[in-house]
Amino acid sequence: MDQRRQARVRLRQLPDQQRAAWLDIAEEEFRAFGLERASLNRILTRAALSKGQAYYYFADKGELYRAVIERAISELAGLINASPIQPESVADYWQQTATLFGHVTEVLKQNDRLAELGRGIYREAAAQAAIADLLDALHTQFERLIETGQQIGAIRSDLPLTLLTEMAFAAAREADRWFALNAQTLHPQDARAINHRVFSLFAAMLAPSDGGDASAQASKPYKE
Amino acid sequence: MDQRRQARVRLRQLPDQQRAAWLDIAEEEFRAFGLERASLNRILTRAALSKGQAYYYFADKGELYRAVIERAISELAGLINASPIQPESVADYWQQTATLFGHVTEVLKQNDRLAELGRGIYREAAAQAAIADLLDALHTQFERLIETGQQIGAIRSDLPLTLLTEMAFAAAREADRWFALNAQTLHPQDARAINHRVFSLFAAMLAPSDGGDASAQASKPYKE
DNA sequence: ACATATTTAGACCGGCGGTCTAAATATGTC
DNA sequence: GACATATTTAGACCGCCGGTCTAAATATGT
Repeated sequence: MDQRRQARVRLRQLPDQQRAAWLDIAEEEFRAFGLERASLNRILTRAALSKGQAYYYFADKGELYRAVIERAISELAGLINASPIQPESVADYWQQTATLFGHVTEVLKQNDRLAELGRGIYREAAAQAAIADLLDALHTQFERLIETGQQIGAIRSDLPLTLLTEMAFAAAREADRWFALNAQTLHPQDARAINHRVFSLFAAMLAPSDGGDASAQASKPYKE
Repeated sequence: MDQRRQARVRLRQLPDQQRAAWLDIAEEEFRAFGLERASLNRILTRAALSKGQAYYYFADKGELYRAVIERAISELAGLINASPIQPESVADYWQQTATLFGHVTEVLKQNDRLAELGRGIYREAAAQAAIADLLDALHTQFERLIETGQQIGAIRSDLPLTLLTEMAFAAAREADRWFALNAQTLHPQDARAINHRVFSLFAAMLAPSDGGDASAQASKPYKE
């Protein structure tokens, strides 16, 4: 475990240019093949790195992947620069959330590189394991957003926060995947309409249940 | 491609007992490691199969995986023996659907083997590719269920069927994953309550939008 | 008994991620 | 400049991987 920290420190202390050059090449490979199917040897050859050099700066393949994703997340954060939303009403919550997601969607639509890298993460359990800490931070942010919605009454509180978050997140990823797959065959206006309806779907699934529909029942808040 | 068919035929013509013995061992490995991280060599050693033998009956590792999953699906189908639902009203649709899913949930809860095998499929893109045809059939069934709901007016028709299906399916998998992870720490009554509320969430996300909430708008049916 | 077709054994291949040792290079000290 | 020490680099090597291939063994038909 100390090996890991040492290697990370060494990488951080490297001249920016060199580190960037290495990560660029690694990123290209990971983007094309994901974590497991990417060839470390191929990366090293392309980057003109010896094995000894590589393992001096990266504890293993997963750490190299982590470095690539960490950089990508920084870049994305810079493009988005999201501040925590501060809704004053339920309508306001949905308004601000829609704006936030619209922003993210827009940025990723104009940045295939980051979008593809992001999708890759959720295609492999190993990738998620390799960047568990980064993922944790992201999911926490997502949870906080949901939590804020619960506090203001925009979001149902009768299900465990983690469950609600993960279901919504999974559905969001699938929607993203669908758009990535079908974007070309869609007219821009259709795409916009569908996007809007997908958002309404999220609002519907996350809204407090009013006990009015065929299968709902009175819902007490869920407590751990 | 002909190689593939030949090998499949040979496998089918094998004595049931022998084929079952092989698949049992392979299944154990796949269940523990998934497709990519499973070791074919390890399976062959454990099953006392030579390389030549193996590749005489399986075109490749993926085909062996496919054979395992195909058998598991047959077994599951036998345990569930679902007939297409025939709802007479919206309430009836949700009623029958709830019953169907309750049935599936119950079967999988009492059959960790099949449940884990199923989860493994969605953890690896390679696994999904290896059994693409089987998966197609399953997703088609799922789509038909949604489609029936649309026809009777229980399910929104303002989004492409595939998108709606995939989002719902993804959310369902995530819910399953959450339950698998948290089942032990949950009181049975809580589990039942949550299960019920999750179902209400699905009903809410799939129900036709009435244009009444904060972010929805009038929705025209989506046509390809 | 013999020819033919099916089935099995396992050596072998290139490539993988990762380890290890020795050489090269930088750094500090007199 | 010389020398000792610490950092950095090179690349041979390891065990294992999925997959190929050839030759031997075995079954089948006549």
